[in-house]
Amino acid sequence: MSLKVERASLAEQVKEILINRIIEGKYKGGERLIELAVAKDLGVSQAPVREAFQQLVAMRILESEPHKGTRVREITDCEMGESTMVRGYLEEAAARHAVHALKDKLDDLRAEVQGMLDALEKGNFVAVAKHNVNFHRAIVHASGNQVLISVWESLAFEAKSRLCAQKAAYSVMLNGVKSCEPIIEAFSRGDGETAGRLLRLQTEKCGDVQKTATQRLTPADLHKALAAYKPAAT
Amino acid sequence: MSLKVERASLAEQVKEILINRIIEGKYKGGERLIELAVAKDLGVSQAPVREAFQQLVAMRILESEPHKGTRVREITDCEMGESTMVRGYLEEAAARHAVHALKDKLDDLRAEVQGMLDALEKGNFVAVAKHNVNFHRAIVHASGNQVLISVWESLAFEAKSRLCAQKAAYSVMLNGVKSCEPIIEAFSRGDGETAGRLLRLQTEKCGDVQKTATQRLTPADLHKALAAYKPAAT
DNA sequence: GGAATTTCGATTATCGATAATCTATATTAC
DNA sequence: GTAATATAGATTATCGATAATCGAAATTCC
Repeated sequence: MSLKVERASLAEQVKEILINRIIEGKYKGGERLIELAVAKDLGVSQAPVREAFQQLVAMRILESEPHKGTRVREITDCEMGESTMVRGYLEEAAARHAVHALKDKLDDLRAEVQGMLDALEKGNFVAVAKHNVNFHRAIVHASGNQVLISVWESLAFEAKSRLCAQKAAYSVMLNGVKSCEPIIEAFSRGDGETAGRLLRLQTEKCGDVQKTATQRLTPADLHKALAAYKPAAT
Repeated sequence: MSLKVERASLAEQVKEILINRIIEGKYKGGERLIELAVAKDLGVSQAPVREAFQQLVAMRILESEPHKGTRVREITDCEMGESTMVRGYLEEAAARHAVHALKDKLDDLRAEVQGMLDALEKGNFVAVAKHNVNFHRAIVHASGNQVLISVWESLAFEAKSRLCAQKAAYSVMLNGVKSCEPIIEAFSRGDGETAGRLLRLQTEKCGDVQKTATQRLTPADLHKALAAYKPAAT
């Protein structure tokens, strides 16, 4: 009996593969992607590739003009900032409505923060980004607002944050992790207003740093900072 | 010499047609749409129809499950409320960033408000909805934030508000129009903060009324209210 | 030599047909 | 009679091929 777990359409699979290739840098920003070429490469026909392209265009990961072709979008710092700002407002909205549902999910949030700290210590920035996404996603989903969830997911926070995982300064990451705890604390008090404001401010700060700062901590600095921080965390 | 202005792909044209048919009620909520049937009906092949379907799914106007089919989504009052809430937060964000760009576009906003009043007087609720959309769109686009614009457009406020144009209570409409002027006034003072808050509160009120109120003004009441309101407007 | 035009190769957009999958009905076994 | 299974019809997912369109190189004309 064959297991046959391939429960995703070809288009879906192609989409996943393309996202990974873009994240891994196999397809650089600005590079042209040709439907038939990708199709041949993956051993499928043009149709599912075209379908995957369209979904990635909707996620603003690819861009296309009729009859002119499709290429990998350059996610500029500017756009990353714009996206972050929008995300901030969405999460502020989510927080205000998620208070009740989060009451007995606070430990999940704490677990994600701990996951970030662990990953940060190991220098595994992709993992940090992943836990960070989970932290924010949990809040958004707890809002129960389906439209809000769908819009938030469409920002492709996950993909973009992994794309920029290398770029991100260590300092930003540590500060980002630190700023999660007051948020959890606000939720535990049932104060969605404050939690929301903190979430939005987090994105504003993030945007600023992304724009201005190129000063980065060395791994050694990071380790020192972590050591000083952890006692308070546990 | 043929004019040949058909500068839209078949998929695009199909999409427009489908949206109109849904708005006009030719396709009811919950109704199943079959790719090949629509294709045959419109005299095109399955591919562009499928493409149009996918875009409408992304706009949450259709819903589809793999291998099971695609149907017209029922836009419940609940979802309309959710969507309105998200829109409110987005527009609040937009307002804060649009202040400068709007400085010399205030007359455009005023024109849309006047358009709403005129249309309201004529009882043309679809036109009211259209001007209302334009009012909000102008603010969002003035923000200059491409991500924000794209997300806002994806809410398909236009389509949904036309869908609900019949449903909407006269009172809501009149109140909606009234509440536009303080917003313009705030923009004229350069106070994006207040304009933003007003925009968001507008959506909150709208949501409430949508939920609770079924009491509607009669056309006669509407006319009286308009007469009392207009002097202040001019 | 340079601007306008033509031609050609490459790529997207669309088509018609087939394969894979689902839903509901019919059939069988108990 | 009921539950499990098999069959049939309908619909989606995918394919391979063709038509429409684009961009650049080649050509013509001044």
